[in-house]
Amino acid sequence: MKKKLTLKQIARELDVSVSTVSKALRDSAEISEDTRQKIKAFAKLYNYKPNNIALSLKNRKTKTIGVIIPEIVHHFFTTVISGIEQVANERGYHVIICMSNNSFDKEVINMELLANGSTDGFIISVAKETQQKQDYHHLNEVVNQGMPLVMFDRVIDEINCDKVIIDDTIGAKKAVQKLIDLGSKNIGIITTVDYVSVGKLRTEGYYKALRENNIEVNEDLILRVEDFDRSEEEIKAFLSQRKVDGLFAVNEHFAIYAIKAVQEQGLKVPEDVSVIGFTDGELSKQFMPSLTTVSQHGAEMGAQAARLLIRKLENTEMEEGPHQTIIIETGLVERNSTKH
Amino acid sequence: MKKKLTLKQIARELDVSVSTVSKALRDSAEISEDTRQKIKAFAKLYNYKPNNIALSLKNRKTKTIGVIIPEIVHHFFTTVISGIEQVANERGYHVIICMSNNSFDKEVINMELLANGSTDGFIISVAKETQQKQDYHHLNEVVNQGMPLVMFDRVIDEINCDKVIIDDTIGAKKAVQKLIDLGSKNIGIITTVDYVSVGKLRTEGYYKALRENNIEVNEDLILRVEDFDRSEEEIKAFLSQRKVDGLFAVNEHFAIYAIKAVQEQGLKVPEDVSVIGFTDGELSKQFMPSLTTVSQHGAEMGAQAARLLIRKLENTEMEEGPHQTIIIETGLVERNSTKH
DNA sequence: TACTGGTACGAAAACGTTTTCGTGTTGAAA
DNA sequence: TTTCAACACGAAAACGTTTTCGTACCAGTA
Repeated sequence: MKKKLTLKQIARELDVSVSTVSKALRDSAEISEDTRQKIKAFAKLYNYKPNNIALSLKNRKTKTIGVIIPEIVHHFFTTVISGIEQVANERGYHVIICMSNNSFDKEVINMELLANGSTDGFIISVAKETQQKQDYHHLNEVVNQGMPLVMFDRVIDEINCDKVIIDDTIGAKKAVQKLIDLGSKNIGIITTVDYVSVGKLRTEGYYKALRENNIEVNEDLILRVEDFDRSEEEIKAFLSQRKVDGLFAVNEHFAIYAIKAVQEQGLKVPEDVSVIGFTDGELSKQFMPSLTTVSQHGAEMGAQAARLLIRKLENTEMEEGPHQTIIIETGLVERNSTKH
Repeated sequence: MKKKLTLKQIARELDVSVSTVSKALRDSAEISEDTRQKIKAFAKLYNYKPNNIALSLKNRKTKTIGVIIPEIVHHFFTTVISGIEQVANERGYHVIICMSNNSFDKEVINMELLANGSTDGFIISVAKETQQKQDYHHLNEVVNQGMPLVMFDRVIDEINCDKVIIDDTIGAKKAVQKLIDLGSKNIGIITTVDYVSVGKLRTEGYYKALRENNIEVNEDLILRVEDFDRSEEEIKAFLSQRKVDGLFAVNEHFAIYAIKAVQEQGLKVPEDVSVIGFTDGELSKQFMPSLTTVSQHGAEMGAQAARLLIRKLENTEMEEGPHQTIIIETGLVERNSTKH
């Protein structure tokens, strides 16, 4: 159980000074070829690796980026993380992930923890509770400290920082337009309560598509799910009293529950009712019928977010530049829950 | 954009020494009530927070634990992470997650990176490639440095460390026994090639259950999937030429593909063929028919792993103690892919 | 008065690096 | 012989903490 080797130990062992060792290992011209070789050989033999913590302290940068997400057990977020990891690692950064579990308090605690030296910057998708409370002091604080911050997916307009979002509204509009093109006349939507920003935006897309096709909006065909844990029941109850031939759901689960409810009524998907979901997860692919969805390209979102952050991190000068918002296009993946 | 406040700045501002500030903030009795109040008030006003990096360097511990997993886009691993996060956060640790993407090289790089001061210990499930190559030098190195290491799920017997596993063999045996009890006579298994430790163990459970019931093993009913990316085709081809009335699959996806293949042949699940999977993910719950599975209790695995690691971290004395292996019991979740 | 002891604070070392700025030794030019 | 670079290395500061030790001051005691 030998502890890690330090410069000091090498110096003592080889009877030179710490500075000499450091310089030799960094190939400084100041050190003679001879000693340089000797030191490097020794370091290699005993597998010397510089201590990251000491480096971080010295350089005042950690080469790590902090990612804060509401929940990890969610396919979309894991794909985003994959994207972040990939570009971060390519550029020599590593990634710390913390979950807020959709709790405002945990989000604040995690951010404060990581902000005190552990990370150079943040990539975050805020907790539902934060959107609801509209308390953004922790985010502002980080920004004021001059720490780069990139928000993705669930972003907050009031915060001045880089953002990566998808065109929720357009994506939703495309989906609803698809339903219209397929001949659906009575199109329902299953969405969330309005304070969830993406839910709201997707609902807007629904409105827009209808309006653009001169279809009158029937508020009775809109379900705003209150309680995620009871969503299956809410959806079943809702559909049992409506007659629809097209359904747009703002996430994968709502879509699945909707299909099940429809099937229980003896109707067929997609023959009687076409269904389109949002977020392209494993479930959409494997479910039968497989689900037509608006795909979010999570990995690309993550990659873009990481790129934005790293650019800010490495542009120390001009870091006060204007903030960008990158919009990732959505795609429509057609599968078997819609007619062909 | 004010940079973070340091002890030194407070000291200068209040015209005392750095040591005084530090002591005052830590409520040392050495400092007079007066100055203590003054300093604390100032620190609070300007929201002073100690720099974690400096603390880590000083204390030679980082209060973070490194988690290395093969892939994150996998429901089982995300539940494990949830479990780890939860107990880690409770005890004041945070968690760094790195993915190996099932690549040996990336696993090595990530571990070396994190081992150089970034983390106090590791929780790891090794990459497939590592199991295949049987090259464990990076793991041994970490252990030799005296860094606590906990392995979970995909563990390596040769490494001497704490481990958290599930009773793969028993779990599989239970599942196959269930199929037998349900009256299946020709029970097939869809498993992985043998170097994946969990696949091998689950296959053993299959053998055991058959033997204990005096059923002759028919090697022709065993499919060892070679290529994950082509598993759907392999499974379809395999099943098209076998006649089975019971199927055990070592993971969720294999089970789903099996069901699809069976249904394509015009057979019904569970009436004609009963199917049981392994790993209880979203897919198992939502698929139709919903899937009877052996559940792995990922969150509990994670929690136990974190507990083991933290115990080692905090027991500096006696840290050479014997290593434990905790076995998490599996459960059998009965759903609609088996008869009732 | 001279000593003791307590109080309240500061100096400095330490953690492991990197980097700036000396400085002693050499060989060659003047 | 003296002077001056060039060379090869070391000392020390710095990053932000905590902690040990030292010490100035004062009051109380002998």
